[in-house]
Amino acid sequence: MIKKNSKKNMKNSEKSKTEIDFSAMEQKWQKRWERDKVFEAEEDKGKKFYVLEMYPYPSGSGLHIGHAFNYVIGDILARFKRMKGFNVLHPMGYDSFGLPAENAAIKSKSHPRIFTDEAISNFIRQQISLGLTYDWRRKLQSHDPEYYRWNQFFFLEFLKKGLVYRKKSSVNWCKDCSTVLANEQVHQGFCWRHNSTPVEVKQLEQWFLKTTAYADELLKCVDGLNWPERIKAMQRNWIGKSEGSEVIFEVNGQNWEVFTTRADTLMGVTFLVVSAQHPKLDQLVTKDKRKEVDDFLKKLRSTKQEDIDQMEKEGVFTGSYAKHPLIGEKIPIWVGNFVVADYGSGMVMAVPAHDQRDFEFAKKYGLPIKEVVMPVEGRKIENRLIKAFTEYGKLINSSKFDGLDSLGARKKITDELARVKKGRSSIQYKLRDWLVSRQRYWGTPIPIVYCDDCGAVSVPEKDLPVLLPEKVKFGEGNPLATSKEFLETKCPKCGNKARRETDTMDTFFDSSWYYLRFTDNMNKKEPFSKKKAAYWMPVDFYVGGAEHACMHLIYARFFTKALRDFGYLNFDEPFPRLYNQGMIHGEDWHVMSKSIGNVVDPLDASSKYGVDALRMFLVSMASPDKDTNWNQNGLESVSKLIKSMVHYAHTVKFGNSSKRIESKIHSTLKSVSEQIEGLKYNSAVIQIRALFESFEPEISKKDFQIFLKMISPFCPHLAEELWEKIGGKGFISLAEWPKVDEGKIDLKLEEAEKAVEKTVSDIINVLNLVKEKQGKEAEKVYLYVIPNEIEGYDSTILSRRVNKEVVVYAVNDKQKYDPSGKAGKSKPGKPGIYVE
RNA sequence: GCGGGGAUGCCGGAGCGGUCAAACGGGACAGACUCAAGAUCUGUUGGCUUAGUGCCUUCGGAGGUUCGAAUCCUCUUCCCCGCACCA
Repeated sequence: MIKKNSKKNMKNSEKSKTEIDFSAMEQKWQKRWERDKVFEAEEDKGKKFYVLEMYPYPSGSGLHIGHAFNYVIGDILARFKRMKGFNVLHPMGYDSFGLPAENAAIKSKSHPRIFTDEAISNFIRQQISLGLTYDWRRKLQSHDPEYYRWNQFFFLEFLKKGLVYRKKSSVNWCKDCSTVLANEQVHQGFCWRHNSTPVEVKQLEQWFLKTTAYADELLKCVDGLNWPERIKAMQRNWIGKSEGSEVIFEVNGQNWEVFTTRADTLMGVTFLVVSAQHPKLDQLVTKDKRKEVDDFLKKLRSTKQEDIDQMEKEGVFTGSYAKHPLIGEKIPIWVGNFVVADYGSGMVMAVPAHDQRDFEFAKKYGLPIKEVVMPVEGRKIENRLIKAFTEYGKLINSSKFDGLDSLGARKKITDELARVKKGRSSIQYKLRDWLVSRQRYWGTPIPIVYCDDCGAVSVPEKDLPVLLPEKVKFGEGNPLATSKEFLETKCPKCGNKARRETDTMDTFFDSSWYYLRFTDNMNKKEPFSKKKAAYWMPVDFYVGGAEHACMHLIYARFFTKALRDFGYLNFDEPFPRLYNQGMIHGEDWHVMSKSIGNVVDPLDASSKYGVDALRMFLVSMASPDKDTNWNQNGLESVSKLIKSMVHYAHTVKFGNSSKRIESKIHSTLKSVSEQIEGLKYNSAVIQIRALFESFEPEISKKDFQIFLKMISPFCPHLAEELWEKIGGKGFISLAEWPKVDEGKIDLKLEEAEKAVEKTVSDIINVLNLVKEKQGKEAEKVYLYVIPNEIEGYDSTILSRRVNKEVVVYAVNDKQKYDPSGKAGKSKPGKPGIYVE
């Protein structure tokens, strides 16, 4: 704060002639790039490279620093690859359907479309000002009928192929969103948008996408992805494969299945527990237990979700018994609060000796505990179990399976079950089918018509898109249901009166294939041409935040696999390489938030210091995948660097580069190229800085051009401006990335320079010592250099560096001044020093 | 509980078997310039020591592998992030 003010007061001092108007310069180049269609990409022009940043939800508040960071990371690589000769596709679009726009519109009594269009144009303006190299012709927005018609098309396509179905089931409902949610949108029992709104369970008939059909492939392919480990882990976890067995227990002549991963403990089952939410629970409850069970269920219902999570395992006996599939024993069935209804079959076999939950339950209700797995050798067995033994071991008390180890027993027992038709091996996934219906307005209408005679009928393809009606009433349940002209229609099959589906699609449907539409966004006949998609896809580099690990990234992978199987695509994974940018926190290390007041507005920052400074600074703080905190001084420092580059460009004398500079240019070029490729932008910036600082007043134009090319991905406007100033041809953005000339890299020279650096610090060290020892400062420095190294030691440069007059002698110089014989100390790479 | 990622000097952060007391930036301190401030430039910023040297202690902690470890292995503590009564 203080700094800012004092700065203002100090302004006005002098405007050096090399100072440039950054804002004017930026606009000049942004306009030219647009005018000359510099970043427009066409198919089949050599080797392609597809860079994509996750398309944003166009919020009313505009770009924040995280957006800017996200785009700059992608843009630097896009620019680099383009200069490297790749045919780069770098598009941008808007995930423009969704609740926030609808809610904002309701609040401001506007219309979501108006609200959204405004937000998008605001976004575009801001993105252009960041110097991002998008091919704007390819812009897409999900709320555009030309886009969402293909959502509808795919929905019907999936329906035809059996990947879409409609089912009544328990679904998650968020009262603040007034809509249902997909499993992926429920985070720890709460709505992903409202983290203090617990989701409610409702029984509703809804549309589902059969993501589980691809569960196994989605899981398998995770291994081969070049993605951050944690995202891969999250996906594996989310898909949650477990291998085990299905066991059939007979209850009153009916088969009830349970899933277990520990079939080896089957002989230790002492009771079964059915979920309190199990749809067929009633069938198990006997008359005399009815009241007890009802009381239990009532109590559960009145308990809040948060409390249920903390709650102790509880349950009541249902009154029914099951028959053990192998030994026919009578096993009591309990209803319990800890059994998840929609995993497995909603019922579990309880082996208290070998499962901690079952153990606690058995202890609490005095149910028998039967040990069937003996701990492995070397483990002491307590006479009484104090907790379940959940590891593997040798079987006991298991009749003919005694003596087998757990793994072997699992197989043997499952085989035995299969033989007597009481079970089989089975695989369970945690992944659920994707619930795509939403009871909201601002989304893609689901292209279905309900007819009393024909049932749910698909809207014929020729009638697509089913347009979202403009006029609806908000706040009275599902808005689409309030539009008569939308609602009332004719059955495509029989022509009788029919009613349209009033639910819209989850907006994750939109984002599941937008990357494909970018390859061919103008196509009116099909969602995209197979040929174009085959050329551009997959996305070579995908950048975004980690928050989509288990939503967008799963859905998009599912879409790709399904579309591949329908013949649209010829690859398995849409994003072979994913990069997560880190979070930028406020200067105080808190997450940026308006209430704390530590928000940095990217445009504010760039208007003060220039966009190029912002771009360069954003990627120089740390490796871009690390969380960091903003540092205003750091930004200023980059801006100073840029200013001194401008100054240099205006004062440099073009002639010949010294061998030293040539060597440095090429060794820097070599590492910078590698670093950009490897996303080590921070290291690249350091190298560039060091190179610049070593520049001499004279340099060859060619070398300076190489330098400009190196900075152009980071500081594109400045690079263009200086490129033009020194007479570079065309746009530097399209210039060829320079080739490293290994022959110019002179390691000996670089070593010699290091030796000089060392000598400088030696001199300084000696000067300090002398000052300390003798109490007075020496005035002159004498250097005795080995004759063949003498050209490396320039007395002017040295004098400037040590701030003293430096006299350089060759050791064999007869005329040299050397009162204490320091010349004798000279060694190769290490001149003798005398000061006085 | 399960899974993933971390812990480096005042701060941020590179490094991931030797060239490491550890790049680079910020901050702080000192000096030059200046009437002065800012800007700029130069230096210092683990400890002791020394005419440019040498040594010691450092990269969360404890062990280990190695001629040699911030870097590899084992254990451990702490932090962050996901999932979580998943049978």
